[in-house]
Parts: sequence; C-alpha cells; structure tokens
Amino acid sequence: MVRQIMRIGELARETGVSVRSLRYYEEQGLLPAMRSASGQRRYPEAAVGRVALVQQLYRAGLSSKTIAELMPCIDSHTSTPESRARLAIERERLDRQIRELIETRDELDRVIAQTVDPTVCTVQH
Amino acid sequence: MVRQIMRIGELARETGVSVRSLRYYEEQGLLPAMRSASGQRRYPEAAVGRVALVQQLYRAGLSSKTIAELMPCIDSHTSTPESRARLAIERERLDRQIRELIETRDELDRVIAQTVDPTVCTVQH
DNA sequence: GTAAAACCTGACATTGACGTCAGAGGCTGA
DNA sequence: TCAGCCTCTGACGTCAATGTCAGGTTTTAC
Repeated sequence: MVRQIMRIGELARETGVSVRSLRYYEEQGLLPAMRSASGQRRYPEAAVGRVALVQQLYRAGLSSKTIAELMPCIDSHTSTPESRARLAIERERLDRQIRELIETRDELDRVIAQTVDPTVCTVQH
Repeated sequence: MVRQIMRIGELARETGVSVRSLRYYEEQGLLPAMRSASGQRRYPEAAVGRVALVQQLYRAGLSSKTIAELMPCIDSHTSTPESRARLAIERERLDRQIRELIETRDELDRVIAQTVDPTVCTVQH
C-alpha cells in the first residue's frame, strides 16, 4: 500500500533499498527529503521512481558525484552548456562500455564453445 | 621492444598496468610468474595478453575470485561441470548487464533530447 | 666496484557505497 | 502511559583493487 507521503522505512520497503542507502543518497544530493516537525524524513511518492533511477545509474557505473551533477537536468528538463557536455560524455562512456561488454560476452561465448566437454553428445536442432 | 622473458617493470610498461597490480594478480592466482634464482618475477610474452584479458574481465564486473575460477578453463580449454555452470552464469549476468546498459543509454538519450536548449536553432538535415 | 635503477616483502592508506552499532528521541496501539 | 517499533545523528567497519612507503636485496651501467 503506497501512501502519498512516506517515511524512510516505507520507501526502503517500496524500493528494496536500505534505509542506510536512502540517507546516503540524501547526503550525496541524489534524493531530496522533506522533514517533519520533529526532523524525520518524508518522501513523496515520486521518490520511488527517483530511487530506481539512481540505482540504474549506479549500475551503469556512474558515481554519485556524476549522478548529482546530472540530476538537475533530469529534473528540470533544461541544461547548461556544462551539463550538456557532461551528459554527452557519460552517454559516450556508456556506449563504449556497452561495446566492450559485448566483446567480452563474445569472448566468453568462445571460451564456452571451446570448453564444451567433447564426450557429451550435442544434439543438433 | 618486447623481449621473450620480461621482468615485472617491463610487463607493467607493456600493459599499462602498475607493478603493484601485477603482484596483486599473482597473489590472486590470475597471473602465474616464474622466478629467477634470486626470487624476481619473470614473465613470458604471453603474459601481456593474459593481463589484458584480466583487465577486460575486471571491466566487465567480474571479481578476481570469479576470474580465478574461470582461468583454468580459459587456459586448458576444458571445463568441469562446476566451471561450465560458472561460465554460463557469468555469461548471463553479462547479457543482462548489457541489456540494462542499453536501456540506460536510451534513457540518457531521452534526457539529452529533452534538455536541448530550445533557444538554439536546430538544423534539419 | 660503485651508484643508480629495479626489484623484493610486508604493511598501512585510500575510495565509494554501503553495513552496523550506540545512544537518544518520536510515534502508535492497548 | 507504557511498550515496541521507527527514526535520528555520528561514528566506525567492510570489501576490492590499488597506491604508497619503508627497509632491504639484486641487477645494470659506467
């Protein structure tokens, strides 16, 4: 049951990300949080998507510093010349990384093909 | 000038990998080294390719432990049932990672398209 | 033969994204 | 109002790959 306004524990459950990490994301400027009168973090529903995006960018190899620098253009749909350059750089980095991973996957495929146990019958489809 | 038998410093220059890292690779069982009478490491020319492969697998997100487990089948062109399973698992992981990175690249492309400064004339090709 | 350069081992430092714990305060149901 | 859970800050721990340093030996160049 997703509420309009969430406490940190609920956001953690919704996203599968630890409470510790959500605090860390705030510290790094990746996930702004409102505060209740007593100082507890409160998140809007949109935070769920934001956390998913942050994790996706982490898995793509971006550092929190880089993500923090790109977030403003993602949020505002606008960019400065510097942030455009940054976006282009990261896009190119990703592109190179994808090409290299494909090469590595092919390399692994070759290894797999070479190491198939010849005593095992391979069925022709 | 590549010699038949290299000392660690030359291998480091050839590969662009630090001496420290080469020692670490040996410690992790990724890069075997012969020893001279006085105990210094000696590498055959083939070590250059081996180091490149190790680095490629690192960049693909494999840990040194995983690489160490896969090295025997890469070297011997044979495999045990366990190492075959390991190869398959890592191949699948790579495949998923590639698909996710492509999604992320597309995501970045959308961000870039959205943030193009509308005051700049875009030329139609 | 000697100085410089390269090498050795062993140990501690670093970085980033967290885990974990302590000690204190906040919130909710009976 | 009390129990029990949730949250807070701050600090230290972790892990993997690598940097860095110390103190000592080996190799190379002159």
